Amino acid sequence: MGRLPCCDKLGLKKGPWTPEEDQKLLAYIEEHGHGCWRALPSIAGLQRCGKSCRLRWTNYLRPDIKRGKFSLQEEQTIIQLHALLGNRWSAIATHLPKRIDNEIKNYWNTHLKKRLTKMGIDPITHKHKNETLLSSDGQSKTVANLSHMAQWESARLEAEARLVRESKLRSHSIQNQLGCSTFASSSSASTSVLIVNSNKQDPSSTTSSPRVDVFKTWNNGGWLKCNEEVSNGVEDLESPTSTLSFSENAPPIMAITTTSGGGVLGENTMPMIEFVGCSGSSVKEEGEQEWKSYESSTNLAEYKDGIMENSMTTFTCGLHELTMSMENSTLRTNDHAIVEQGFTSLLLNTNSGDDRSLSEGGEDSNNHDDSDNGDGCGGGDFYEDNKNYWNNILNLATSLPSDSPMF
DNA sequence: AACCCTAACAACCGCCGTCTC
DNA sequence: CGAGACGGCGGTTGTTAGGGT
Repeated sequence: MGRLPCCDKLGLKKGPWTPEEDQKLLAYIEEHGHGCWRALPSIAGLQRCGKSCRLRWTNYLRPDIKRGKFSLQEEQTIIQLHALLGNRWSAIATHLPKRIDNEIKNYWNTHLKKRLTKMGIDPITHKHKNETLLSSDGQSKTVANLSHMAQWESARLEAEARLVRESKLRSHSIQNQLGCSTFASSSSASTSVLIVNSNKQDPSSTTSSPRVDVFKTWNNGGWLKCNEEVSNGVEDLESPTSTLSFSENAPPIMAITTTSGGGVLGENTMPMIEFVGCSGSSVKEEGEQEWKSYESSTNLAEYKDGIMENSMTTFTCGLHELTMSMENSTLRTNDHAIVEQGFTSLLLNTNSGDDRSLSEGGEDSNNHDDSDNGDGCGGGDFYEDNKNYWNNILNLATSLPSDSPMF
């Protein structure tokens, strides 16, 4: 492409904004809205380029921006999400209410990055320095698995962002589709082993939404462990990364199957995770008095040697469908669904194990039912490594007081 | 008091995807 | 359909304040 920088135009001011300029910009936007940023400066009487005005507005002047020190919980969220998403600041910012990507980015670069480095944690890989020297099978699997997780989460976030935009335009048609009852089922010829009906009631919630979470299950011990939990009647699979909420009227169903007679992961078995979701379920958008619906989802995952190798997830709502598939470790996705709620929007509301470290740090914690999420399931080293990895990061980040010499 | 260093943060730059004409 | 405009995004730089010498 190579366009000339807009501020190269003669006479346009650069550098810090003065209070007078802020006032002009604010006054103009309050009265007219921003509309076309390019035309705004001249109309508003500012010697700035439109882009500069836009940045000033979006990063600083917008009234819905929360400024000031980041809370411990916000820090933890940033660290955790960065471990999962990398430098995708806008994606991270979607999980921190009223925080903007630029601020998070700056905070990461000036505070968190250095803090992790001082603690011996690589801020890029989020692993202990000496841990990176290890190359045992378990470690490799952990890395591979986290990489898969990141790919999924990454793609899903991108899809979500687009879906939100799209669904805004279609909210009326969505409402008309409430109660749709198409039921997606797997075409797999695998033998169904387990089916769980996840309908746990949440007394604190007005919608009493049960939760089934694919990624938590994954993160918290792998599919096989999920299988065990399910078989033991554990119905509430919560997640620090993604959560699906379903109405109590239409409980989701998760079926876990194996393709070849069952057995233990890594021993020539290919467990299939079939998440058939719920039929005609509805999701309520937090903060909006509007109900959306989606029909069902199907998730097939092939797990090999503890690593998800091939999988497909399909979410449908009305006429729209989102499919994400993992084929030979390559993530593919179409993008036609409407799931305005978004799974990760509930991220911070889950009572995950992450809160454990918070409460240990003496902070206020809303940790209600951190019932180990399957600790008693006796997963192998791989699963324990995976879980301990996250706990280690968060515990390290919070165990030291902010006034510690380490900082 | 002057200088230097560093931390913190605002702002800019350039790339990219999407939209519009 | 293509070119340009627009806006989002992530990386980087510039500015300022505060502390140490």
